[in-house]
Amino acid sequence: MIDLAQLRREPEFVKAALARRGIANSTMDEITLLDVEHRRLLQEAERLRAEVKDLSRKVGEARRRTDIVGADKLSARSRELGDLEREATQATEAVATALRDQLLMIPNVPAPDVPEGRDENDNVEMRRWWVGMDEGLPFPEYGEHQRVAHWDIGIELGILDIEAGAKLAGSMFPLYRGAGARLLRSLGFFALNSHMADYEEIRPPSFALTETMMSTGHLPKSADDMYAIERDGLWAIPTAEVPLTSMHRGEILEESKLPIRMTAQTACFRREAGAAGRDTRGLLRVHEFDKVELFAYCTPDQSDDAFADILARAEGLLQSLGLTYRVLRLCTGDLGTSSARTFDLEVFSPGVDRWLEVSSVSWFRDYQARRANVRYRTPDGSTALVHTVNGSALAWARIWAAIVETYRQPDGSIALPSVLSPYMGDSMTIGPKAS
RNA sequence: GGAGGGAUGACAGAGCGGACGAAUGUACCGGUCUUGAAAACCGGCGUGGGCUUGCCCACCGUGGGUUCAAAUCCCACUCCCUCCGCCA
Repeated sequence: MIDLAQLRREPEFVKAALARRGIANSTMDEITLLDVEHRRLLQEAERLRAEVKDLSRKVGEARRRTDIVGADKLSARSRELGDLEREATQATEAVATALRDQLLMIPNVPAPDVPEGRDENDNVEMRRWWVGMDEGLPFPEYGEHQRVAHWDIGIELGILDIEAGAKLAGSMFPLYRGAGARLLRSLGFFALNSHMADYEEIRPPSFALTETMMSTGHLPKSADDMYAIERDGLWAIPTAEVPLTSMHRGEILEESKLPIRMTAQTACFRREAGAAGRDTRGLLRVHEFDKVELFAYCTPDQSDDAFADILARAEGLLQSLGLTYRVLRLCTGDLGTSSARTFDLEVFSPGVDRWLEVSSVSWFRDYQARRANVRYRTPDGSTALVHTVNGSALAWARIWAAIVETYRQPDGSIALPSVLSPYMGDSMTIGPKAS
């Protein structure tokens, strides 16, 4: 949620910044109007309530003096004012609800360095990385044997069974098998182990309450993108960001404990409602995938470092897996609702000949903390909202695809990167020969 | 799923219609004392909101209700604990 106080203080700045994200000035003017009206009604209601309380006190006093007539008189007057107060309070709440509903739909104020743009085509590429780049080698040339899509490799080697997944849960629910399943498990294990020293490992629930979804900004805006379990009032989480951000919801944290850094691998569920038919083959876009998330609650001063650390870790994993990738700075048109700044990492997957998004590192400033009401105690004894930062490291379905395609050998087998050997053991080569 | 007990400030724990935003203890912060520390003593110590910055309002699990007045009475719900049942 944006800062209403800031909107009051510097309306022109906030309006201009949000206009970059397509929020009309008139929408913000409406919010300002509701805010003014709300405070007017609030004052009126509170004035009446103070008077009722005062009269009630006097009724008590009169009773004690056994002044029954006086007490009844005061009671009657208080009852009248009480009715007025009830009306005023109802009116106040109606306006407060309208204001809140509007406010929940307003995205975060973008950071000044977020480039202008309409959609993903306007994202700005910051850099690329590939094996040997530091030694001056050119961008890799991939051989014919690497130009095979992972869904074909999956069938060939019996490690990915898209049809079996579809049979069980419908299309876009992949099923991995044999060495393919083991590879997926190894990737998660590998990543969690590498973060373990600095990030507390969490295994959260896979479902969340509506309130939890509100905190991250996934609701009310993105309800159509998520799976709902209506009977139980639950939503399937689209990312571990959801439970991690709400871990300390409504709490006041010790500043000395910050930054609080956590990591979690979870299944991530996405309906992909608006993406029917787009890039849906194989693992390019699926309804369920495993992902390791990195997350930090921090003070405003710490948030730049927290962001840099998460980005560096995501890149570090890609580098140790030997995968080619690029870093994009998201433009205003592609930025997620809650984010003030996001960098995406895209891995190059030669078989499908595409860049695949495998990580999104975002800085939310206090937007999510305001929704989730997560604060910390400042040195002067007052409270302030924390900042939240998170990023994937990494989303495994697409990494799986990139690995299988990148490391396919001329004989059709796959020679896995050596960092996985602690987890893959004697299965470092996947292929007809090994199986 | 059934039966009973509970939910109050950082924690423990009183209050069970009228001056209660809430006793008391611990913890914490400041001060006195001390060579220093401890102890003792003194003072402070929840969160949010509004505006005329001194006041007002809200919050005692959540939501309703009764009343001139609710932490306190009534109803519903949620969560926790104990016992029984079921279960990976």
